[in-house]
Amino acid sequence: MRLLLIEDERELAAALSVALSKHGIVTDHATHLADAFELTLQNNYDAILLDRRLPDGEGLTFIPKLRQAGTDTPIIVLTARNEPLERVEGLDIGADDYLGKPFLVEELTARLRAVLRRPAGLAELQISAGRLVIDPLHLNVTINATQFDLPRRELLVLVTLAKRRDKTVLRSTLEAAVYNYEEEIQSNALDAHISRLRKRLLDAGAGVTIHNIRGVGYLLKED
Amino acid sequence: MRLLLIEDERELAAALSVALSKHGIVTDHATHLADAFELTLQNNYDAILLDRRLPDGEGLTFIPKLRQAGTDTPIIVLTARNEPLERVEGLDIGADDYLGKPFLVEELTARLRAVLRRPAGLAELQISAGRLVIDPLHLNVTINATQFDLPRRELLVLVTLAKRRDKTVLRSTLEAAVYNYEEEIQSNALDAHISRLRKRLLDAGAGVTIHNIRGVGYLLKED
DNA sequence: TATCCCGTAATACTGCTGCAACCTTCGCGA
DNA sequence: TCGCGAAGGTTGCAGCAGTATTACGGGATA
Repeated sequence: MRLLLIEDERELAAALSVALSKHGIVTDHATHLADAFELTLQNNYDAILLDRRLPDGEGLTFIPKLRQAGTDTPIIVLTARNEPLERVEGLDIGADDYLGKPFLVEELTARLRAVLRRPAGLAELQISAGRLVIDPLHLNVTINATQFDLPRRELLVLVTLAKRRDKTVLRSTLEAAVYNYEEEIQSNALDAHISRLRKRLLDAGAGVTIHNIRGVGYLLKED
Repeated sequence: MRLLLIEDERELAAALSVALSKHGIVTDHATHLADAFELTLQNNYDAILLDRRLPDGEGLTFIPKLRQAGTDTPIIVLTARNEPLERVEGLDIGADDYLGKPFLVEELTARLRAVLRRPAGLAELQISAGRLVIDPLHLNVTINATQFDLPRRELLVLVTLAKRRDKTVLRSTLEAAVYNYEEEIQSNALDAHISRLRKRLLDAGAGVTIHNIRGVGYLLKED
């Protein structure tokens, strides 16, 4: 899962990013609305976390702008402005949820799950492929009901591929699922992860194969 | 076990929270229905304790609201309004139990166990792993039919892992099971508990091992 | 008072992860 | 069919983030 966090306090943003990463969530960060808008055009975020008081304007104005651009990415407003009328204002303008600061990271992740559950269960509870059964919310993978342990980055690759099994996943999508844009990759780190993941899947007899589509990306198929 | 207590008398709430913690129950506290509703959306409570007379309304109105939101968490009403007709009212509206104030904490925990045993609740009555037999409702652990005593926090870690034995438990899930949102952890307290728990399990010949999945979490396996 | 729990912090350790070097495969054009 | 360049695959290695262990002391409990 990949989020865009629009928040001008860098320390808070950094801390939140670290906390969310422990839930397997990759976070991009923007401090200004203008930057944020650019990022939404370039990336496909699962959700957006939006502060209200920002250096270049009231955060809420971002919502209609984004909606007019045809984006229906869920937006959660995170703000100290948490009076009931302010919440109404935020929700009425099109936010999917509204969370007052300070808040628990647990609460935020749960709200994220709730928000992502809404449209016809965008978040599947269980994905099976070959002999793998994957729980993408718990980041849990089993083979024949026994746990299949993976390092974090390989796990994220596998879950991302599994969510779109039998469909190609762009290389850039994979990179986005595993790294945020502060973690730059100057080498073939992703290829290395896929290589190691393939070996593990083979050794474990997972019954799935990762195929490459040259110049495009990868896809996960049952054998 | 983690509960939500909805109660406007802070002293009573604090006292109850302490009392319950001695039974290994982690309690979050809300004084208003609105706050409580937010919390239920975000956390997965095992049960909810609900007062009737609250600053922002009659507690019972909370029940249909919660049910409509698709939550079937058991609800126990705790109130001074304990006339028979009032009890009927509470149960008819969907409460799972109704307990008049004042009450003994023992009775409350017993009723909690009863509620959690019911079909809807997926609470297992007994978990066995290695030579351990765990009763997650009584927080009771035995090895070869003899009692295996553990400090409270280690016990909570063990039970949480046991409930998902052979599956990974995210580090953040463990933290939520052991600490409520007022108890912040600034160090590696959880790691320390796990380390001490491991040693105890080894010394006792429990026949189970706690494995770490780097960057993800932990899991309990039989040897 | 003695005991035990528990958070903190210092230290040691482990293995994931990015990198880079090198090898293989693919697709295209001659 | 062959050659060539680019994309992808594989693997050793060093660095370091995450984890393990343990001692210490405050605080609760009896």
